[in-house]
Amino acid sequence: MAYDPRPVEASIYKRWLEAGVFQPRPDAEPYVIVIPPPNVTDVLHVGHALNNTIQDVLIRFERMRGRAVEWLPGTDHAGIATQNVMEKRLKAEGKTRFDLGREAFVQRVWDFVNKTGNTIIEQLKQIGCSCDWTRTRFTFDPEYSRAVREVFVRLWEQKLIYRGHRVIHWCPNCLTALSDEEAEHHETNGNLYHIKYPLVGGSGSITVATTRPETLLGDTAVAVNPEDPRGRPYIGKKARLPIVDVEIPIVADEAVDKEFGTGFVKVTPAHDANDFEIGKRHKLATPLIMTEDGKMGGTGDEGRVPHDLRGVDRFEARKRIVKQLEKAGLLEKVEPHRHSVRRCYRCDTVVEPRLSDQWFVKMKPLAEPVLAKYRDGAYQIVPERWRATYDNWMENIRDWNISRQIWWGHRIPVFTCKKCEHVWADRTDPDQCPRCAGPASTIEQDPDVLDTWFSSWLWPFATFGWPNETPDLRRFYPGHTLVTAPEILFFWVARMLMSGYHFMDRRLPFTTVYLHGTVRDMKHRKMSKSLGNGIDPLDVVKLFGADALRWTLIAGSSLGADVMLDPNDLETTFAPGRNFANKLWNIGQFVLGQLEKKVATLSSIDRRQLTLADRWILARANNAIFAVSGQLSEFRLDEAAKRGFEFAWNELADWYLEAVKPRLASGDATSKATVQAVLVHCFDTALRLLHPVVPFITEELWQKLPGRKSDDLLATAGWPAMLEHFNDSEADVQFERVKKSIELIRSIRAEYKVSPKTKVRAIIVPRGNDRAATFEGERDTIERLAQLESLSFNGAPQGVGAHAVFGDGSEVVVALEGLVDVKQECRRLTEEYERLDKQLTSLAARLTNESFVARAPREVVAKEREKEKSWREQRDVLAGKLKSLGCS
RNA sequence: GGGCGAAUAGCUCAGCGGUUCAGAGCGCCUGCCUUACACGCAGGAUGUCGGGGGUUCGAAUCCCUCUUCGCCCACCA
Repeated sequence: MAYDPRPVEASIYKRWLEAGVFQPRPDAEPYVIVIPPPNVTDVLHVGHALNNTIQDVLIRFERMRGRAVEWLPGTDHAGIATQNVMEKRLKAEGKTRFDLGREAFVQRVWDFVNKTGNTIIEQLKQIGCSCDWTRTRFTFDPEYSRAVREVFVRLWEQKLIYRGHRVIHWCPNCLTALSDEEAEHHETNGNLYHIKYPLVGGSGSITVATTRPETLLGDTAVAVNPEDPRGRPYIGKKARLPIVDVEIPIVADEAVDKEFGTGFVKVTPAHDANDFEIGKRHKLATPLIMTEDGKMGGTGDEGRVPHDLRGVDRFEARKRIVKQLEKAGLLEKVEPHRHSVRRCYRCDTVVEPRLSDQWFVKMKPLAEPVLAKYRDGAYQIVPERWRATYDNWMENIRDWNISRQIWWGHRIPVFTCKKCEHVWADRTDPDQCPRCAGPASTIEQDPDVLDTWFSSWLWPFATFGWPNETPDLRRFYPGHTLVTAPEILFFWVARMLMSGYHFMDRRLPFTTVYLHGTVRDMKHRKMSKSLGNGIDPLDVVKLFGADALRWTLIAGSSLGADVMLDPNDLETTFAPGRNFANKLWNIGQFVLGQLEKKVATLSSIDRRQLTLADRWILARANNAIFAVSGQLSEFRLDEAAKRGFEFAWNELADWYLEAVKPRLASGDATSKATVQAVLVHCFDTALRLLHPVVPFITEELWQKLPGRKSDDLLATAGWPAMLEHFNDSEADVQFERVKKSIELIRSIRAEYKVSPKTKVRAIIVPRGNDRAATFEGERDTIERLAQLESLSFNGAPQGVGAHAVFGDGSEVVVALEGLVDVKQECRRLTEEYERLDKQLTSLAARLTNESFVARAPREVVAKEREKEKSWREQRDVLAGKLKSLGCS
């Protein structure tokens, strides 16, 4: 019967919730992760699934280790993104936000958020996330908003917030300013237009090169490098700006790159950050020749935009202006030019540099101590290779534009008194002007709202009640691990570190930043809605179960590496997880089916009763505990998952279970009790080790193991500890020999196409007495698993046999009268002999090489000598075989 | 322009403090419905570890270089 995850997952999750196991234990050392809050409007995509599964694995591991685990969940109000969603909905109704007005619009968003805001929260539950849902937060909660405002006012008081008049990134679609981080670079094929500007008072012209001809309407100068001989004769002269037909000066400025273009740069101070700087140096006018929505014209254009271009979209205007220039003979040439264009990270619109007034946070003072802490090792970023990127950004950090000209967000708490022009920031809405005592009616609040990240950068402490000194804040700050994608390293992670340090008494919010990869399709494209190459995690849950989804995500991605999944073949993509869950299920069916009402505990078992197989699997269990614990501690979740898999499937199921079946069926009560105790212990261990990755099925099976009280849950059960007295390297070596003997016999059987039902006789000729005892002790196991009629340890086989030689020179002979063809046997053994001989030759060469013996580490040389000895024995035995068979 | 990463079996990827390290899963081939599991069991095949050079007794593994992909940063008019 195949495992059906659906009923199990639903009921198990409910049990966890009812038992309250996701809330932190009362008295224990805390372990805290704050979730990267998804946008309230988000629906779960596979990137969320990866991000949150990683967190859940770490959380469940630490919970089992006994920590007071707090995984704080929540959502982000996501200013621009959410506003865009709402505006799209309005558009479907044929309305704009301006039709509604600010208040009604914001109300509409709230209604929307209240209704659908916890969609993603519910979806996280479906993939098994064990967040502390009792502490779910939203970045627009009233308490949270208080924290945001407090932070703003404090920074204001500390003079770290200021109003800047400069060229910023403006999105003509979202109608707001953006921070540098929000304007993404995109390599684009464009053109470099060479345009002639006629000289005033004389003949001739100079040629400027530009990628944006439409901005010439806003030009107030042409600049040239003072060192450039081509430009020198013209410095101080004037040029006539085409189309606009005004005179503009030709100025000298160091900022001009002599190597680029023609050496002459058109200067558009209101639409280019560089030009603005040049303009400041030369006291140039700053006409704004575009409207906020990216059309030519506007109120600040100083009459420069001709009538036929007013209201024309900037890209259309570019075409028309180029045409006009061409007609006028002023277009010298157009050459293709690859350059980087910035686009809005929310709507992908080409960002327009635009002169405006915005609020900025001075970042250097915030960044410096946090970077110093990083260099001191106070926190780490894994994988370590992000160091250079992070370091470089922090080092060259620029001031942060935090004002947004949208409506959905935290209103900027800056007030202006119209009477006395006093400007101040306030923790509460003022009734009167603090300076002139003017009435509330004369006070105006800044219409803008704050960048969404200005609230999320407070997430690690605002969620716990800051600025109040709450018990939660005392207990859960600072936290420990932050798990996120590198895309928001600057947006969010770096800023959280800064705000934490600055506002929380120089205590950083976490000690480890774990940056995981991106989920991509088979063409290495990022999964996205617009490309239609996404995988809906909930589809996967429905088809194969949450455990299968989690398995593929965790086992399939090593630390920080991207995950490639095939959206066109979910079956193949998620089969490994599904298969594994099914395997666990069936191991469970078998184990549980074997148990009696009372199962002895491992500690009550007489150790002298343990067989080689028992000792071996107990030692492997210890090994697995050691490995998985270490790998999880080092964030090697993939390795941990795979080791758990190996223990459960390859060691416990493939070998131990098979080895032990007859003992379970036998009438020997002691032997049976021993096996049961060992089985239960090992299966229990496997379930615990795998629980963080595949929590549902492990919980379900664990519930059924003997000795469970009704309220016991694997989710809060202890992490397994190694039982040192079961470490047993001797059993390891010996059982490996037994396994090898079985494998050799099976291999021979396959080679000679012996039907699986046919029982054959075999002889093992052990090399040395200890080996003889090993084989003898596991005679039944070997006979059964190799389908033997009988196994003996001396004498030569009757008739013809097939031979194989162990690494240590022990031999196995399978009696195959009538089946063995001497020629075939000769060929098989000769191949084996030659393979060995070749290896031996190169080994021998190494060992006779003086510099190897002299320079290689002593252990290595000793090991090689050992190896040579055993290979030689093996080869000699083979040679003897060949001879006795009469092979040439 | 600067920085980073990736290139290993048909596919997705481990291995990268040097000498049984050439691996896993999926796929493929050959047998098996062996009373836990055909989402399974057993046995197999497949790779000049991207190209070239170097260091070394020895290199997927370290260094240099080239090629191809990808990412990040940058005042590329």
